[in-house]
Amino acid sequence: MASKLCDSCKSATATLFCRADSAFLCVNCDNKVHAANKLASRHARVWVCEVCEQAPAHVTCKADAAALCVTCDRDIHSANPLARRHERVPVNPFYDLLTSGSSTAVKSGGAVNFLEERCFSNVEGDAEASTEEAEAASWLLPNPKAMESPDLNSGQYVFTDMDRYLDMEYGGGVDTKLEAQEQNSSGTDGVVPVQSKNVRPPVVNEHCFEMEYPGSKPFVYGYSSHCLSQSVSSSSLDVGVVPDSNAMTDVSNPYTKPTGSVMESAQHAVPMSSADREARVLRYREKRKNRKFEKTIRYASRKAYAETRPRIKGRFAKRTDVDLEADRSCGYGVVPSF
DNA sequence: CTTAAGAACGGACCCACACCCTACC
DNA sequence: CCGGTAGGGTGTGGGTCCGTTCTTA
Repeated sequence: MASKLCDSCKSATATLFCRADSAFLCVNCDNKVHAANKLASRHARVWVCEVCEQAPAHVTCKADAAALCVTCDRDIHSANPLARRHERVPVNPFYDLLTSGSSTAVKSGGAVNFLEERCFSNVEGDAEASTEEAEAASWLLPNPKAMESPDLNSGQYVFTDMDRYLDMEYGGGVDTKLEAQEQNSSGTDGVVPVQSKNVRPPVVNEHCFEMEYPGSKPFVYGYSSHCLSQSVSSSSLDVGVVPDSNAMTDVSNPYTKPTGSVMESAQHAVPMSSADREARVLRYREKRKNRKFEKTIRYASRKAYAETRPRIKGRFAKRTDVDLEADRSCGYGVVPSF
């Protein structure tokens, strides 16, 4: 299935969704439409789901560096206990026109690049860490502009809209394992919501927005086809694989009543078959795997030393005098650092 | 169809030590 | 302010362990 086309030009791939207009737009049309007047410039927009590219993103996963719609979020993060622990925050709509830089980011990868910019570009910079955390925290707070907007003038905007359309139950098993890689991307992990059998709203801890998906048994970690099929089948049991038109309208714009042809076009979102979704999820996971979980060597010199170091059953072993002599004779010396 | 045993898979852990970074003089 | 030194923390890879899931009888 092709990506969703812009509701305006009908030719370019839609990369964002305007809540006020209930319209999927490409960057160019977004710039045209929302630069038309001051009122239009205050329309809240969100990125299109990176996986299905058919529905507006409602949550951003920091671990995956991806913006996901309701259904994809549920599919992906119900796959296994570790995925369920991914730190996700509600999508923060933006109001500014896309600059050339941001549009470039969109062209070259859409929401992923946008998120990577936000979440991962400064991972190694300690000086930037506090900024990053503050930014992440800001995602949980209503946008000041949103508060001004008559459409979104609700202090509960950030979560109440999600409560309404998430269509999920809260509670259920929580794996106490920590995901080490995610710890790197966030200093906020570790707080696991207390389990409760009662339905409860999403838990918001100090920085983290956590959601649980009960009834999803633990799956094999990784990207096996089995895992995928499980997640897909789970989605098929629920609402449509991709939010249907009604659901999508409800999701994307719970505060305004879209009017006119734009709304019509938004409602014409074509439901995606389970096979399509499976393919997209698979593609997404492969992309994420390549993108994020590659091991990076920070110090090549240490790698060189580790490779030459004597081992006993895989563990580093102390160097004996014989080893030292052998190293010297083989020319091992100080490994230049890079 | 259910159950149990074995196989397969994958993440976590451990080890030594050169290098990096910070504090101190 | 600058350079030297000391000391603690960090990162590196391969084998093993162990928990979970899958397969098969």
